[in-house]
Amino acid sequence: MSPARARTSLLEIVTAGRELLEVGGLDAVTMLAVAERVGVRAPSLYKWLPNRAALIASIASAALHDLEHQLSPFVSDPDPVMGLRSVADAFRAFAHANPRTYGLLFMDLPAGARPPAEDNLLAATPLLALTERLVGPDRNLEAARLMTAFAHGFVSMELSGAFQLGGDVDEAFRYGVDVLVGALASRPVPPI
Amino acid sequence: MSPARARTSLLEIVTAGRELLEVGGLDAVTMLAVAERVGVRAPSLYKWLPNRAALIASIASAALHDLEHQLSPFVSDPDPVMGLRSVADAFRAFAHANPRTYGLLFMDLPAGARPPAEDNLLAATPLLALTERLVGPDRNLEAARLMTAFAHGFVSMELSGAFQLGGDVDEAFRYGVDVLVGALASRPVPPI
DNA sequence: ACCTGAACACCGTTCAAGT
DNA sequence: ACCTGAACACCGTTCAAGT
Repeated sequence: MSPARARTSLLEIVTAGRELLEVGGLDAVTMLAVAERVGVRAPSLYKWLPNRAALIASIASAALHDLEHQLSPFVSDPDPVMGLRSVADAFRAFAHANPRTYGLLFMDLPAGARPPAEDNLLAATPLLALTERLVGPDRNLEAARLMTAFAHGFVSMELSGAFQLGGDVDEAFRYGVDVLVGALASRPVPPI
Repeated sequence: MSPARARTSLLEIVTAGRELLEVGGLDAVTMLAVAERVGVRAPSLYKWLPNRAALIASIASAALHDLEHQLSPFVSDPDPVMGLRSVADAFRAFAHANPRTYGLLFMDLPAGARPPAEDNLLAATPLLALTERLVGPDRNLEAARLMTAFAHGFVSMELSGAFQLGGDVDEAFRYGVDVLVGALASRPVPPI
């Protein structure tokens, strides 16, 4: 008689997926493992999500919202150069704290597993606000892309172990950010 | 009586895997699909490779050798700045020609699917030879890492569609490379 | 020495039946 | 309205038996 009451939720499912991802990598994000973690049988997950690809996409989407939350406080820094340094550091800190989730954000995912494009834009908003103050509205997008390219390239090499030999990685990152910020502030930036 | 003669080879298997990867992504690199492509049944592949992870690692390894081959001609450029530009362009061209294979090289792969570390070093050799001529032997490694970080970050964003809005992407890449090369040639580079 | 069919475990997904 | 067990297709991998 009485219809079944929800024993889980989309939020709980996505959170379980993120935890499994960080602990065991993408292969560990199994419908069975997620179901077990939220106290339900695997087929019940399909009440909340159409398939596993949508679960992956939801994990990525949640991570992009988190990232935006980590970066947005620095938008209001009175000095845009300091703000950009802080955003770059916070971006890198996010990747260090959630390495596998970070990897997911820049992975070549199958179409169904990609988060909505708006979420990528959302996460880029804090950076765009600061580059606009540095280079003006016309070359804003290009400047933000160069910064993101460098930060992502640096962090992804760092996470994949390319900097194993040690040394002051923090200092090297700061150096690269400063070189780019300095160039953007002083030279005309070409259109992308 | 007569023992069975080899009907395939490791090279043929790895080549089939690369083709399947480029056409259908990593999910399409199935032991069944590879076997079918080389004219053998799936269990026979285990005569040549211990498991699917080793196949992925072999694909990545082969790609790193190819990449080294694309980059090495520019080592002998009389002007190291021109040589670095050419290496950067060839790196990007390789990624454009083999986007999914390129993605594999910087993917966070499970331990068994990672290519041997020597192969990563091999692919970096041409760049290292040129940065040495630009900044000297002491800051060589650091300079090469900053260049690689930028190039990889730029290319991976480009491939993932982050530059969809169009414009002169070639020019933006050249601009970023020039900024870094210029900074490396004129400033002291901090240790990584 | 390499190849094969048969078999097993594991996972994503569907669906009819329960409350 | 959501949950479940049973079932199916697909894939990685093992192994005994073939030549």
